Amino acid sequence: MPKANKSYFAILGMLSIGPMSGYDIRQVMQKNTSLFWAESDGQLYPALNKLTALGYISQKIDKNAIREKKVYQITKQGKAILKKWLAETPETHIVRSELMLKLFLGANLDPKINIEHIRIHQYQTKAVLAELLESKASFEKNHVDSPHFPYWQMTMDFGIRLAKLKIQWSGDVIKKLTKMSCT
Amino acid sequence: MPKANKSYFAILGMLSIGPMSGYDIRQVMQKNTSLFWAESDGQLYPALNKLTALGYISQKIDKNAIREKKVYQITKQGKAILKKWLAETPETHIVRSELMLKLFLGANLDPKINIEHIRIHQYQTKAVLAELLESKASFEKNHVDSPHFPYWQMTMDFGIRLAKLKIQWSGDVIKKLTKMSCT
DNA sequence: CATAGCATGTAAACAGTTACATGATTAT
DNA sequence: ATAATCATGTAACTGTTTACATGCTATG
Repeated sequence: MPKANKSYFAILGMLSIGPMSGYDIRQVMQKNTSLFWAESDGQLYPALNKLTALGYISQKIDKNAIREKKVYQITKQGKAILKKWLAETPETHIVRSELMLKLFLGANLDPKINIEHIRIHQYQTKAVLAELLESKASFEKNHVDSPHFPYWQMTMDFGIRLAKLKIQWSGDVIKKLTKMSCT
Repeated sequence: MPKANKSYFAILGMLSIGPMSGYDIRQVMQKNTSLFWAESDGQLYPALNKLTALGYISQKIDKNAIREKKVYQITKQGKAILKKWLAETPETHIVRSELMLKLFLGANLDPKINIEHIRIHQYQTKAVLAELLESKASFEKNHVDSPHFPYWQMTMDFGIRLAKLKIQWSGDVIKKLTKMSCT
């Protein structure tokens, strides 16, 4: 396991929540962490095999399930290296936003096209916000007693605040660009 | 030029601002777009040669400069494909935040370590905000007449709002975690 | 009976970083 | 003198996505 590859730790982290199949991990990431972390199939399944070979997770075939599936469980050693990684100062990662880049270069284009880009972004963000608010509500009903509760609330809260910021900023940008294209 | 590789368009975009050397592009990205776009050397220089070979930019050796350097200029064809790309709806890119992932998995750790992570993040973001406010001020003094002005202001404004949000959110998280570690 | 979701994986192509390599100039 | 900055590039490694490949089960 290359120590710099965060994918391994992300997967290990998901399994620290509880035993899961590869498919389950995908689901959890999609539902809960997709706004800040996700893995593609091409990373996930080979990584699970690698982590098993290294003894950081163990595999068990679940035959009780409707469909036969491989359920993975984090081992003592796995938990140990995960904790060690979690305690290290998070590295700031590089962000790439095509929307921002295109707006930065907006002078090359008719303002109307820029407005359209922002409008779509605002629309999509509103959908994200609605989803977040919904899952926050359902989460607060069903998982209040989980040790993960306060932490998941914090990450959700960030997502909600960010979505609101984006929606508002988009509105302001649209206003400004509309004025520009009219004069 | 693989049409899916945004690096080429980002570089072309920088050259749409004006003729620049590879080094200049690096500087502009570092100073102005690093919060949403940057390229590493390993991408930049080969890309410049590729774009030249394709006729999207042209190279000229500047001997007047203190140091001899290669200055690139966007061509008519280059401007054309750039505009076409800019007009396409920006794809939403995948974000990876180690900080958020670690907080999401925070239940594995003593709250104090999580607090420390957030504190560092808050501190770093304050520095980013200070820089942004400074460059905003200097920019509003010197470039008001540039056609890029309103667009650059919008991207800067987003950066400033985001930084403020992060600082505030960090404060709230620290409060919450502090309470947790005391009870 | 068709479509969506469950479930696991591989291979090839592509993207991206890091370390290496070089060497001049300017400021301290 | 020495460090920082200017200036350009390559090679090896690593990381990541996408397309391919398979086939079952539940729902409409």
